[in-house]
Amino acid sequence: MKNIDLSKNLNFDLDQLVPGQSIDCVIMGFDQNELKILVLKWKAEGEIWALPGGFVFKEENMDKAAIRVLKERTGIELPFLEQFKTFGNINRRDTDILLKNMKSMGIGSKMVDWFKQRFITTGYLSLVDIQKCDPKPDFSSEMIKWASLEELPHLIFDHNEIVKIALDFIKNRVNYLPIGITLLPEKFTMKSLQNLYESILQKKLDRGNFQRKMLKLNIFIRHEKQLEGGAHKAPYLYSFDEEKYKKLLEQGYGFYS
Amino acid sequence: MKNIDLSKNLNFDLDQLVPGQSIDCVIMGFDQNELKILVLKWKAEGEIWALPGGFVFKEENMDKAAIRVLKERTGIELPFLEQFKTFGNINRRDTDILLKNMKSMGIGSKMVDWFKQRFITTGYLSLVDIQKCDPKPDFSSEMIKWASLEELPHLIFDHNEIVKIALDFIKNRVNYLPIGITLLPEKFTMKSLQNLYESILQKKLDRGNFQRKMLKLNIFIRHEKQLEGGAHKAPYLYSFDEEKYKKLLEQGYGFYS
DNA sequence: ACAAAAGTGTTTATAATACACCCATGA
DNA sequence: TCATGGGTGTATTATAAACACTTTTGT
Repeated sequence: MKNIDLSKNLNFDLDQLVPGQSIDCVIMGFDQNELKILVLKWKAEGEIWALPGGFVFKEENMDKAAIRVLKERTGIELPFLEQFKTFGNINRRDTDILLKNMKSMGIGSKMVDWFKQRFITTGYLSLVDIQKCDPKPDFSSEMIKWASLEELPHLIFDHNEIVKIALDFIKNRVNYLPIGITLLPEKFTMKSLQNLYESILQKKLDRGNFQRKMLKLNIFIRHEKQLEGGAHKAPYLYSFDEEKYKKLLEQGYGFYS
Repeated sequence: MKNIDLSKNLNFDLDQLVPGQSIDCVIMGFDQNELKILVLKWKAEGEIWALPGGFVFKEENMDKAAIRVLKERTGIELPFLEQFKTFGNINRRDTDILLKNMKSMGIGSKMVDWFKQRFITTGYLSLVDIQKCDPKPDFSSEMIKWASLEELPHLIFDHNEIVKIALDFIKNRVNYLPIGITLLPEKFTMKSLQNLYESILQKKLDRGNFQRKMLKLNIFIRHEKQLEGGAHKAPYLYSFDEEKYKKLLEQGYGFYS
């Protein structure tokens, strides 16, 4: 694969890309007790918001393309993203919006055909610690932001649908697997982990029971108490023990595991 | 979409197809206490086995394409198939095998380029009652058969990997959701349902506990006893109550449901 | 009558749930 | 000192798991 950085401009050779195939990334973060999604505002006349997405090189594995696309469009480097669904409806893209904004987006006329194609897109997701990420808009984006689910703007094409499916996906996962840790800083309180679970599952959980259930999984390391901040009793800080977590996963975890 | 039946020949206009995108179907059935997969043997010189697969028309939703492809290649008509993963590695197809067999497969030279493309394939699956299916090979297949997991032949490209992922997918599902019923005839015994679960989960389950666990879900209708056959006490026949099943799903089902 | 399979029951251990209690801390 | 959040305990109920008992049926 030739090393063309799509983050700087769109003047690359379209022949190097797989036609009709795109990638869209749903990057979830957790901040101030809210689940948030990373969205881009395009450089365009209208107010166009979208998921960070891109294309696949002909000589590039799709999973690798997802990593690269995210890097180019947001500056965020992740070792992998998880594929969750491929969206293949013919009418999933409204190309009129695109065509109207070609000029303001700096898209040349020879690229019009490329964008007018039907695209099948594959959704990838990742959960990240917002504190560790410093997303930066690429050349084609005016702005990048973490949007909470309530304030999530109207997104282009079927991107709102893609977000919805990603949320269902992760809700399902967190329901069965003790995950979601990557959304938190390295050290976290049980309270914050519970808040995370509650915001993913969209329901309240019992404090005491949550704590016991989590701790019984035996995948956490307890540290000394945190000092600052809280006006009340200082909680323990925990971190995640990946070793033990792997073992837990290997031995299975489910009704009939 | 023009009505071209790909099941009769390959002489269709390639321009009508989405380039580089294919569909592969993993159709699971259950027979003689074994989980089986539907595979095709191509008309070719070498012994080439493959999943029933095909392509997507430019003016066709991908989900619809899966239904059509399955119909054309096996004769099986299903209302929908479930997408489980998209496979996008560059080296997932060994085109040498294809090129060697072009002639014996009746593939014209103008199609060589088509088949030489890189393809990204989306895997779809369905669970069916083998008794209700009468799969028929299409023009391009010498044979079609239900292969048990033990006797599953070596499949072309990454199709064995695709089957493996499909099995993991369904194993996961059956572990959390009381499903799998579509693999059985309309009326079935608890024993046969247990056999199904055991062959999906690849482990033995306790007879009494299984029965109680299933019946407590309250999604079955009990009929009168079956008469013939058994040399011993005749078991009840059950059927699946879709209404109640839907309600169960709506109210959620999981640790933190 | 007997063997084998089906249905049901019993016991024990484990887990979920609801809620109460005490402790630590800063205002 | 007191309100509040945090950690832990407890009683109750529900579920899981192992296995024993009884029933039915064809041979």
